[in-house]
Amino acid sequence: MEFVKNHIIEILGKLGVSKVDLEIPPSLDMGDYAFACFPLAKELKKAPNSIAEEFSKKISSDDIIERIECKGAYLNFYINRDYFFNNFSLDINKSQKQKILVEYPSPNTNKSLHVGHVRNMLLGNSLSRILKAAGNQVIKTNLNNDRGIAICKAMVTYKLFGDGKTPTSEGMKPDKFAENFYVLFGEKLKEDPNLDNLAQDMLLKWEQGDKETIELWELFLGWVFKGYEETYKNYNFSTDITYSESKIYDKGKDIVLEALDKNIEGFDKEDDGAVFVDLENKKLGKKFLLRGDGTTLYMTQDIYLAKLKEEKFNPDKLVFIVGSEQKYHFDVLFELLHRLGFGGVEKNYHFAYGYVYNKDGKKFSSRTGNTFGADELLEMVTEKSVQVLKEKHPELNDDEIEKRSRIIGYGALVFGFLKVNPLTDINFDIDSALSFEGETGPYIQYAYARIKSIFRKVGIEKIEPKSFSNISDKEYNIAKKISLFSDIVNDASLNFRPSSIARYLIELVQMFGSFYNDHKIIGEEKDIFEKRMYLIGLVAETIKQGLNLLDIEVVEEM
RNA sequence: GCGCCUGUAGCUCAGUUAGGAUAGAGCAGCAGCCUCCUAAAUCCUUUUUGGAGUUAGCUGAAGGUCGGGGGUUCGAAUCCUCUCAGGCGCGCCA
Repeated sequence: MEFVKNHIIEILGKLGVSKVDLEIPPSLDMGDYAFACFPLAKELKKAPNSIAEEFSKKISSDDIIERIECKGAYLNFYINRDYFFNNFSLDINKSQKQKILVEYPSPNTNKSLHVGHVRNMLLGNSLSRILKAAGNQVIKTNLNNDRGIAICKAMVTYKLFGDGKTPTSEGMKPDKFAENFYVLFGEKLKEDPNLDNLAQDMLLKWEQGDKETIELWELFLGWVFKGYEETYKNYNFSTDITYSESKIYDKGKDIVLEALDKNIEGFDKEDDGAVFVDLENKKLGKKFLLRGDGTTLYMTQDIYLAKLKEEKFNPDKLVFIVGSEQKYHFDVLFELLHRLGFGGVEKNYHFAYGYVYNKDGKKFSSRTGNTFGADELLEMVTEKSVQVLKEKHPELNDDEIEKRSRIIGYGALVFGFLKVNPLTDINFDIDSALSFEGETGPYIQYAYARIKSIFRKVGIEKIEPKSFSNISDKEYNIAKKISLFSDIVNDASLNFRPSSIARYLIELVQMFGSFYNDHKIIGEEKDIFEKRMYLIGLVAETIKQGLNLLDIEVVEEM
């Protein structure tokens, strides 16, 4: 409704108001748009209330603005409802045209994916869809942290206690099998502190390219990735390009040395040759990039990776979906990239999300095996919806039950994670994740199914009513809410906020629920019937599109 | 110690980037309604204006020092400042 806004701004402009901030009033009886006269008081040397009153008398209604009222110091504008409906569109404005790289979930490949990765993947999936919906080109990247001391710990334990077992011989999902040896390391370490040294030795051998060690490593990674493949599929995750730390961890030295050579701000070295950057003027301290022996550090490989991406994709924006505990790392990285000429905070964005704690606010620990696995979690929500469905529809066959429960269970899980602000720490409570009541995925899906049920009943697919006169406030409010969808998607894209889509859907469905409760549709006279069918059709379509942006499907019947 | 994040109803959260009209939802609990579209799931009883009872939906009532103090402003949950509480980070680790 951009045009309506401009129209009002024009009207007020004619009265000599140069800066117009229009607001949307808290309730419909205060109109569709409002203008607060407080700021004019000083300039006009009059009380805000009398300014509003004066203005309301000077403005006359037209085709677009049905009437103007003043309430206190506010001027309230009421849109002509026929005009509104005739200029109504569901289409999402696709004016954002950036090329955006989104990096996630970048796991440490010594264990299976757990509840923290779930939050990461769901945020990434949804964000990618939202960015695309707003018109951007999205390229998904993933960085496997596939080397280092953690995976060596798992390998050491396997070598000592594995007895040549394999996932197949044990009948286990391979990433779980690998993870068990990582967990076992922690247990065995208590008995034998020397294991730490063995792990360090193995890391050294790995770096030296020792054949036996590399073979074991490849075997381990094979198991882990095989397991991930299934989890990724279940969580609808895919990537366009995968990077591996093992291939880049020792790269980036040249970039650092060149920067040192060029005397780029802050770059310096110690007596032993170690290179660091002084970021004290940005309150980021002193960061080392090369050790005295010339070997690289973690930050250095990230700089190298940024260069790789720049050369391959030339992106407008890079988004890193990584837990908020790594904020300092990214603050430093982006400042370094800025100094090195790859673009700083204006180009790079750390999409930080909060920690997932257990119900009592304590940390989950994969080291001790005390956590929810991603696979297990999905199984639980699916099982729950199977139970509910079987109870409600004993007549359905197993295939249909399974098909629906996957969608409904997944919807419950995804919506539960996405409805909250990403930065908020979550105390993960399996019971509320399994809940289907209130602000949940199934609640939204249920509204969709009810609408579809009405369409099935009347046997019509689409209706275009002739007029929109005499619709109720509840109906008009819903239509207005739907007209905001495009703006919501664009905001969610610009602010990287999937949660605002989820919140929007909750509000829309609440409005629909209230409408559904006290408006009859079937059996009403043709005129009203058509208008209402049209309206609920739009609601259903908006729900479908909105859920799709969260990577949740709808079902026609529940 | 320094830096960042969080603090809103008993619980979980929205609203803070861009200050506006009585601070909004959900859950739990209370009183009702309703039953994926126009009629009441299901069970019991059956000479019925009977009883029990389910709830992915709805309505209402109730629930608040927006952590606290101070400031800016016509106006502050929102901005500034001080402060309290909780979390995270601060390695020539990754």
